[in-house]
Amino acid sequence: MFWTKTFIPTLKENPQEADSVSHKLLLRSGFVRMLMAGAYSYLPLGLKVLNNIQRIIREEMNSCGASEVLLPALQPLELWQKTGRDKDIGEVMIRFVDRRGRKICLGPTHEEIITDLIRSNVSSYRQLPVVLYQIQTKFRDEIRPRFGLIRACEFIMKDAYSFDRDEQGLDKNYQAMFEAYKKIFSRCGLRILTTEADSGVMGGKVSHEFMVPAKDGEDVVLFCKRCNLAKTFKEDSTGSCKVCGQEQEKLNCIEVGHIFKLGTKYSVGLGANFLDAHGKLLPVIMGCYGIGVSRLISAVIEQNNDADGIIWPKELAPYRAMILPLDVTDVKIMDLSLGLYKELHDLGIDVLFDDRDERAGVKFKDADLLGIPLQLIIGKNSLKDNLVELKVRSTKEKIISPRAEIVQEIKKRI
RNA sequence: CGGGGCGUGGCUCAGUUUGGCUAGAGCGCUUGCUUUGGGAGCAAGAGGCCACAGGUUCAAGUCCUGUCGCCCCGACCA
Repeated sequence: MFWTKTFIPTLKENPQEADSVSHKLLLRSGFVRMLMAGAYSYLPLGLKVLNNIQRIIREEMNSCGASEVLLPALQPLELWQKTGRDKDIGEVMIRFVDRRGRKICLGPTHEEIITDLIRSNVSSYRQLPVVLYQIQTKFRDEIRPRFGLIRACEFIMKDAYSFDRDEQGLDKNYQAMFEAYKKIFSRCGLRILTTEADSGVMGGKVSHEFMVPAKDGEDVVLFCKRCNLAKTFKEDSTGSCKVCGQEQEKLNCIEVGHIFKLGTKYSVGLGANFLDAHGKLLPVIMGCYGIGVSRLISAVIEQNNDADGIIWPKELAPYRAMILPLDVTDVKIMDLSLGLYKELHDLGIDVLFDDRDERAGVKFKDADLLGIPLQLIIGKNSLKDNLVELKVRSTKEKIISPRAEIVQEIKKRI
């Protein structure tokens, strides 16, 4: 892709509205723009990152046996009244009345909707277990949206739901999800802590949170280095580890995932029952598994940046490499740059080509800001010796090599 | 929702305390010349209902009242 053909409005200064590091960098690098508090537009680069995260999630969900669905954001309030959660959730749920006078809400989450789907389509133990997931936009009228994508009123979540015959089945699915989550976060370049947590308004007994330690995180986790144990901090939390008695570290974290063993709360409330092998009518045993997809973008940046900008992990980067011809009026430079672009393109490597008529300094600054892993720098200095430069964004390492060998150097690092 | 801060060209801000003449700067944008490996220099331009509404006054970006928006601190959460 050519820079001048796409839309990358970078900023030199931090916008006034930005608070956290990730929010500032997302805005400065032209990945997102705010429409209003809690609602963001994804620009071309931001959307590419979002799609990369979704691709990873889909791969890991599919390989742990879940099937993708897409449920409506538009929902009848009556389903929420059946479980009583319309009161628990309260004003966080956006409600309105349609032209027929029907009470509608925008889904803040989907337990009721998916349970209702299972209720009307599953009636035998032979149809269980089933695990479904979706990647979808949720709406929550947050009391205080903040930190850009971290707490938005409209955001993208991956939510999965498991339906089992018995507790053993639930345990198995829960464990499989737990492992899949670890893979997803690791592929996203995140170091995470997992904590046993409160299930809050979701209900159920067991739940785990996936926490990303980050300076601007809203949650606090107590972490024991010796036991490698983390738990969510609460007012009445004690400052020392229950297992070894050691003093615990207090870490600010961003919650990026939360999984719950729901049990039968929703299946009982909505009548999602099945007949077991003995002809006995039983409620389906449920689990639910969430990942804050859009929030992950911010969490990844919080953990992967330096003074110059973002440092994208390979799998998330909007482009794997970038080509910086330092003088677009120089025929030799442009011929070489375009030749490399075509060669990489033909190898299936997604490359951003900075074809702007800008000075070298501007291109360097913007390239570092965007955080694309590899920068291929084509300028007079090295070209006179028939050499090109490859800069690795994360380490600032520079590989200077002959034109004939540079593609090999790139392939090694991609 | 309670407490605090802010709102002035696309972006960052000065000017508001103590009302006064054609509303400023830097960045960005347009044109020209010079430059050209880490956000260039000079020159000439374009771009503003000073958040909105009402009020006080001879006169309001500046004072008063109300509204809206954004940010920060608290309760909520992926």
